[in-house]
Amino acid sequence: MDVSHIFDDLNESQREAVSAPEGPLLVLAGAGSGKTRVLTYRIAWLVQALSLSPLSILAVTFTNKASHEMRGRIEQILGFPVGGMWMGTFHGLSHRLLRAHWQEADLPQAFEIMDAEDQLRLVKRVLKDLGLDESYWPPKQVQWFINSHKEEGIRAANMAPSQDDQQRQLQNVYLRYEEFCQRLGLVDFTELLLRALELLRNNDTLRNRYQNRFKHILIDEFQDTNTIQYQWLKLLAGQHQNIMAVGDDDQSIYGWRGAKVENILQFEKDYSGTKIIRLEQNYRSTATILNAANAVIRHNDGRLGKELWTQGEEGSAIKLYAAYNEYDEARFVISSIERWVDEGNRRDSIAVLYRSNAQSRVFEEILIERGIPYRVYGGFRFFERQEIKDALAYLRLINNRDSDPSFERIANVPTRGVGNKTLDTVRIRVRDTQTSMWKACLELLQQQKLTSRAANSLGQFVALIERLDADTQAMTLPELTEHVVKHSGLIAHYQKEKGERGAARVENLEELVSATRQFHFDEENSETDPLTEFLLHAALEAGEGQAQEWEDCVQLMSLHSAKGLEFPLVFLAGLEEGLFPHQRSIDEPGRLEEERRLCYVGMTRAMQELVLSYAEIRRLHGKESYTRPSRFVDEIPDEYLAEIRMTGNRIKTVAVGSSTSSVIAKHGSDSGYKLGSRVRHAKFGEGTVLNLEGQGEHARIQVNFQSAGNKWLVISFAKLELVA
DNA sequence: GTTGTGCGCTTTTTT
DNA sequence: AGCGCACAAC
Repeated sequence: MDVSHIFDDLNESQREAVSAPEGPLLVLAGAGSGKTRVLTYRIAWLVQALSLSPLSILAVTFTNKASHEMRGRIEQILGFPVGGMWMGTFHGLSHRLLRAHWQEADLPQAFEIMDAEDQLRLVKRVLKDLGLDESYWPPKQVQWFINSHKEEGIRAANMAPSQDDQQRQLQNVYLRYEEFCQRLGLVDFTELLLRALELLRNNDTLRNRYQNRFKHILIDEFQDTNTIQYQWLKLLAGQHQNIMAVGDDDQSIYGWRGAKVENILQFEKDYSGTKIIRLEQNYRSTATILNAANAVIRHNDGRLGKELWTQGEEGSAIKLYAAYNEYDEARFVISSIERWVDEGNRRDSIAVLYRSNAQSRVFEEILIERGIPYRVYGGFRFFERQEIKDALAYLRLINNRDSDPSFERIANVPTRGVGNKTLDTVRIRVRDTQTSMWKACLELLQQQKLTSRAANSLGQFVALIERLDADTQAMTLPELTEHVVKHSGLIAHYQKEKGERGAARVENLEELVSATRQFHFDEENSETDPLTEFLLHAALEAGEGQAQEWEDCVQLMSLHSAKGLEFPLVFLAGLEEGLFPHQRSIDEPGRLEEERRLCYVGMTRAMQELVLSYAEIRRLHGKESYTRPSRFVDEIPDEYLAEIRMTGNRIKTVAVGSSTSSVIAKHGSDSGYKLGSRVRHAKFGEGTVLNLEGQGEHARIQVNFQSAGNKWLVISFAKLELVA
């Protein structure tokens, strides 16, 4: 087969990677160096040049989004669908293994995936069972203890008994937590990975089967693999060692989740004869953006060493806006967005990035106010919303009475008189007789162990679930969902909630019904029914890809979600000490470096324009506080920066004058022009000064002309007149 | 026993 | 802003 077309769009090192001989391969790929391209073309090359079946390839990515995207691109290159190819996230692939081999993995067939919230509830319950005080044993920290040990592959049973009382108690909680999960068939996110790893490790037949099946293994974002993920990979690549890892140590941003950058170094040691290829040419960003990002990341120690370069244009300076407060910041960002769109650009060429999801709210407010369509990634995702989780809990309980997390969630939602005391009675019974909440509840009712009032309320709940189940037997998934949402009383319950919040929740519930309508059930590739399949989908893909996915809209997301994406215009908001770098990372050098890498990731998302901003006063957690600009801003050399201060008519509602920042007039102070002042040009007419950069005869000025729009002019040639 | 309300306290990033 | 907790009201 002629495969030469595969190489047409690749540079020298990319080609080398794509067509590398079999064996271990490590690709150190800088931001925007064509990493995804190399991975997809490598897969295409394996299929076309080596005539490998797509079924014998395993490709691992970090997000569902990345995996969908890659599958699409491969199909595009190959010209035929590769549905049978194993491609997905570590979690998704592990889940697939466990579903297929639930018996061997010692799980019930209907095992259920818990999200972080369910897990936290369960931790709290275990703490309560053990009589431990939550103020002394913060549930979040206990959760972290459990997860970080699982990420290292350490089970409670394998832990050496500790001398330290506190440590011993934590181990005990961990042990009880595991027992609980095992009894109820509950699997948390990390358990998916660990369980799948143990399955492969302990079961020779299965391990051999999969080792033989997957002739080639490819892994994206290798710098973000944790200990058990890497072990999982090594186990599968065991025989042939045809493993290609692609990563960038400068983009390792998941250390807090147990990711080990060291895996990159370890890879070389584990696989002797590893071929290493570096991709250092950047095709994404302008030279200015790239140089600035390089300057920031250079402040980190212990890098593998890699300097990105580009043949591309210098591009315009990175803009820096010192806002008065977060509203001023949002208004500035959004008026810049409007201008960009007015110039004929698409809205989806724009991303607003921030450190923490809470920051999205203000941007959303202003975007709504200005009628600009937008889409928020991450954060409060659809399937994670309270009302949606309530509805899903009803569906789960109808599907599987023994789902304790669901029972706990909705036994008293909407309120029906099942209070804490009653639930505690059920919980104690569960603990003593080792059953599920549902069964314990039936037994208590049958044996009349409850007060008549409690029995009445609880009986109502039991009857409701049974009735919902009976009534919906013959229904399709959307009909069933609609029926349940209505007759569970959830709609009525949330209608009572005051303000817009309640209305939004009701809307979301209706949205859930339409989500089930859009959910296409793949009958051929599934052993279960549509409801079960939909619930699994909801558990693993927390609601990316809602409705207006294809609409042209502005993209809002956290820096973490932005990894792997690129946009012509990028805003990096909230560059303040304490927010970014985050307060909780400032004191620890290692964590601070991770924040810096996060900044690097953010900056390198930008293709043409990068705009940074910070607020001098920010309302955080309901408190207003004065902030300092982020140290990362200082780490960008001045020559790449242009500071903007808008005053007067462009941004109306802001009292900019009240704050005195030292950075206001760093540039252009010798030119006689001020940001925001009005000027007249012989040809372009009147306009407002937006920006100034450079000194002396090279000094340039950016003016927004009423008729001609935005222009950059060299001051010494432009012959501008100040308008009084 | 259960529900509603007001108070004080913590507050990141994701599968 | 969201959660647990204490206290008053049904």
